Amino acid sequence: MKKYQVIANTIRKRILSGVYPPKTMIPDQKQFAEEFDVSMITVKKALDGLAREGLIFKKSGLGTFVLGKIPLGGTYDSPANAFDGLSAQQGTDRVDSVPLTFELAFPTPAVAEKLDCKTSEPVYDILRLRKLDGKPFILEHTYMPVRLVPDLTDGILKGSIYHYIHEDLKLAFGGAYRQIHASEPTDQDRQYLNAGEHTPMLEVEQVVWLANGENVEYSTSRNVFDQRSYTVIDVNDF
Amino acid sequence: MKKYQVIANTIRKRILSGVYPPKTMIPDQKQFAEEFDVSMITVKKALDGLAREGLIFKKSGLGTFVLGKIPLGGTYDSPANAFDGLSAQQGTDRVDSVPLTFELAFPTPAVAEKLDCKTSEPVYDILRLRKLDGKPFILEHTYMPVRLVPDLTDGILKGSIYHYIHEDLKLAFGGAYRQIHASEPTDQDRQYLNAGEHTPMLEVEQVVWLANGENVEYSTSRNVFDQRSYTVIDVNDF
DNA sequence: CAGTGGTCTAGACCACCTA
DNA sequence: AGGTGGTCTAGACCACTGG
Repeated sequence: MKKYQVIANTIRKRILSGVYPPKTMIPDQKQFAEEFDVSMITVKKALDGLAREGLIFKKSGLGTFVLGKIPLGGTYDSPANAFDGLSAQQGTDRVDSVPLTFELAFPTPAVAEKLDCKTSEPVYDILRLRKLDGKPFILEHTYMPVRLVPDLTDGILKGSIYHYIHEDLKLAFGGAYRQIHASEPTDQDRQYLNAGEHTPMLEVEQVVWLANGENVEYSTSRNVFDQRSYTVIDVNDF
Repeated sequence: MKKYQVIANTIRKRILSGVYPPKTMIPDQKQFAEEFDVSMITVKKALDGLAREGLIFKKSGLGTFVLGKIPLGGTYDSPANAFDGLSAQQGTDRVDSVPLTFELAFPTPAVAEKLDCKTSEPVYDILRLRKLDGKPFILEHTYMPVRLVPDLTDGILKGSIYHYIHEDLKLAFGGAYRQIHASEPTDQDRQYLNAGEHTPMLEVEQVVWLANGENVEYSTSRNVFDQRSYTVIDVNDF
């Protein structure tokens, strides 16, 4: 574990547990440097990370302050930036994955473009219903190149694909590009998510790439409008 | 202008103009350090920023590569992280703002909580219809404390509030917290945005704070589902 | 003025990848 | 082994804030 991560984790814990309450100033970088026995620039790196998470903000010339808990957001919110996937966010015991279709196919030109691969490269075409506490929650349509995610089984689909990629295949995620939109319900939404004739749907369309730059996933995740929102924290100047 | 910003801007320009094409390796940090006559750590800081923007990715031990243009996204997408506002994104000449209501009020407890102010603190209650190329685009309901944004006039509302805050009041934005959801259309949506009886709506609810940590805006922006999406780039490990 | 965070350096050392 | 990016340091200097 890197030093700046240890420092960030420690300070984050203090903020969340109330040791450093909202709107108050936290110790300055020099004090942290002494406490953790590191240089000031390493403390700064840790604080930069916390600022990007929206936990603190820094006023040059004044100090570093805890940012009050922001009163938006409900229980079913998901951070728009998260690689851990639904299972890790809500807890493995609460999430149930039901594979609806699991097929091998050649990608359409549109899908091949998103995955940045040839149309001759075999991909999985996976449709899963994700349930939360036994109730239909998200309908997830995923394409993945077989080459990058070999030996995918029905058993894995019932759990977490991300867990398989990360823990078993030892692949690291590099990043994701997501587009969030609203849309009208499809027949599948009505069938699997209990959407009504005109229930608004929220859809997240995403391309995920690995640390080595290869696109590993193109997927759409749909949920009924009042079941889930996405949240974005955005900090100026980083 | 800081050195790392100059370097980042220069390299960004080279990527966007095709000097460094997608999927190719760019010069290593040592070369950039010599070219710009800075230390390697300053080059790294510039590259970190570009990586967060999703332009490049780095493979430790191998090099730094240009990330191919991602094929999601349409004309009306907005980056979910943007402080410049609609006018700057789409161009002042294309955006028209029509103030529908512009009132002084005491905030409801719910609004006061979002703005982190007392219910005795006067706020503006602003409803604006934003038009793009003359067509209704976004319905924006904004609350702002009068104390932080004094002397707001109808004329400013017809242009860009953000421009006024940034250029005239010389206030810097610190960050924003956004929640994105789908919802059913309201009567206002039908009246001003030409939404039908059941047209799905996309809503962005946000709290914006200044560099000094004070909450300056609580707003909701609504648009018809197929008119606009929001995009998020998300990079692992920063 | 003193105190804060921000930038930048030269250089050491480590982790990782390819060969 | 050689090259890449990543971490970390000690310390200099600057920009900004408040009293």
